Amino acid sequence: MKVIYNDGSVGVCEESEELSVLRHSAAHIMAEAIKNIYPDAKFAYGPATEKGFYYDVDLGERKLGDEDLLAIEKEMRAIVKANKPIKAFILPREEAIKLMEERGEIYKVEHIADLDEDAPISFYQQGDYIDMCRGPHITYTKALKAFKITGQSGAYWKNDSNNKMLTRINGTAFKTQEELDNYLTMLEEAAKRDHRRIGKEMGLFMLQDEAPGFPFFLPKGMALKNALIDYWREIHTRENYVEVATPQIMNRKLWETSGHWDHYKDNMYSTLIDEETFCVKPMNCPGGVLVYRSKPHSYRELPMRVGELGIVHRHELRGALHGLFRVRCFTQDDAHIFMRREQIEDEITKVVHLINEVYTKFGFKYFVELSTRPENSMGSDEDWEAATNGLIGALNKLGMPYVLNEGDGAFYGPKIDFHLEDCLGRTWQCGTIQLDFQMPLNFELEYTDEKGEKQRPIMIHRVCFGSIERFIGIITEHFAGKFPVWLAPTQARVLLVSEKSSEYADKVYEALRAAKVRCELDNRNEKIGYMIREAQTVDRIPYMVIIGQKEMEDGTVSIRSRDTAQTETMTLDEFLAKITTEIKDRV
RNA sequence: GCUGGUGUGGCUCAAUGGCAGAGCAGCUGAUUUGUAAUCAGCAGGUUGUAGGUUCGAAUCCUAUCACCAGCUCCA
Repeated sequence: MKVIYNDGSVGVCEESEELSVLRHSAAHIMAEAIKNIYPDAKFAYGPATEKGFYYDVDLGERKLGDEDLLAIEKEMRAIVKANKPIKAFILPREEAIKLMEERGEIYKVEHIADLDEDAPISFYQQGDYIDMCRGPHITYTKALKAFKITGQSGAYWKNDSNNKMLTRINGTAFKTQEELDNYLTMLEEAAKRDHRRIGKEMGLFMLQDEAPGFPFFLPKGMALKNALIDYWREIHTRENYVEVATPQIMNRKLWETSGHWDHYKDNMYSTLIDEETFCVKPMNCPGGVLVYRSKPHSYRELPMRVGELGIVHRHELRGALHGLFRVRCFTQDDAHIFMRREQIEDEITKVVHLINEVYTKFGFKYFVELSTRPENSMGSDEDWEAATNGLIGALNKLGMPYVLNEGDGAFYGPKIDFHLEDCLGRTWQCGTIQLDFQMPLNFELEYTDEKGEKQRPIMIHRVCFGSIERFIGIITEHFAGKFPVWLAPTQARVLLVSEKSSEYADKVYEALRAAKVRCELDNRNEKIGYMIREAQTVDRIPYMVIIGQKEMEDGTVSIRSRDTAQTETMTLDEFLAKITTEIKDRV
């Protein structure tokens, strides 16, 4: 794609940069359109983003409605159609400031002040519209072929909540109309899969005004949650984890020792008990540490893998709450591993394997990020080196590519984050593996080594699902509510064609119950098509077991599959064997 | 917490200052049904909450709560 650089030269950009150049140019064209309609608009930042582009604009007291956004989009189309050439030029700092001041672009002037003294200040111009910008950009406005304004929101100048709130106008652009259409279709599909909507339809969970951010799990959602937990317990037991449960509420002194009180007290719920402050736990680690510290340990016990499905409470800002994705109470599938320094690599490898197994089970792709020592960190150089090398060593040995976030680790240790990708290509940070030297030090954790000397263990904090509630939200959208049999809240529903075969339907239903299949019986006086429709589209039940005269006479069952809409007739025993095997194997 | 928007029966929505309504779900009855909606009837709402304006408020105003889109935040 042909682009113009800020020195005015024209070249061809890398293919990987085409989309962001296009979107950046779209932001400029949108700015021109806004300026044409609202001449007093002042522009702040207008970058390309992962999903499109936006421009933050100061429109004074003016508020935009949908029709205003449509008008801006229409004006953009006119600018594109006019096929204006895009030019670039560089000005000395003083002249740059003068130009922006003349045009009333106070935010751009402020931006210049933030730039290095000797930084070249470049401008792009199409028609009368001039924007301060590093570029590059497309060379003619007509190169922008497929774009759409997607909405507006508020955003602070420089993302600082102390600053003025500007109007952020969002849009997206693609190289072709087809790609844009696909993207918009994906958004519609995502809206259809919204876990809040599906959760309501399927009766999984609810949120009430009486408890904002604290979800209620309904019987169907609880069945799903328990299926996840059963799976989690099974693989963790296999991997030699033990499980504990630590108290919900513990004395403030504990949180002072752990450092949470200092760092996190605004987000912690607390209460007075016998005139002392107690806090509801926002994390499980201090409890886990007390379990470890409750008795002396030998090196022979290490590594000690201690799991906890810990319910934690965090006071999130109400504006941040969002279905099951952002709640104030959730269950972490936590575990703390206490170990010697030389065991780091081996343990990390095991945890990565485990997390890989879990994500693969759900059909998620994922990528990992490694975050290393930040500036204000604690711990010795040797510890950090051993820990970071342990993480890198494990990732390399696994042949796992990773994104390096230099200096982005926690102050107490480096970490690996897992970002999983759902079937719509959206990514979610779920699993993390964090190494921690701080907590063993704060709580003076020890073990006795083979020479009889006291040593300090290193601790791993790790989660696979992250928050079980959030993970349920993610898989609800990933599967669009059509959970695999082992997870489905209702695995089979017996549908009765007519009362005449009622007894046989009861028998089939009881046989399913006896086989521990989560099942229901629909013996309402309704047409079979009606019952199928409900089982298929509302409750998303994987197997519909249709029972009528024919099945009763032949001693068979007709199984309609949710996913193929095909019907297969078999004996009851055959179906029982099929469904129980699928449940057991979690396919 | 910030900006903007929304709040009407279990659900989805209508009524824009003048009698609160529909569809679905529910209940009752008829129908006994064969693979994505059988028919009829009945019942269900002090319009999120608290104030205010008005002869009259779901509708206008104020406050508050919740939710939605985003921002900020997520140690």
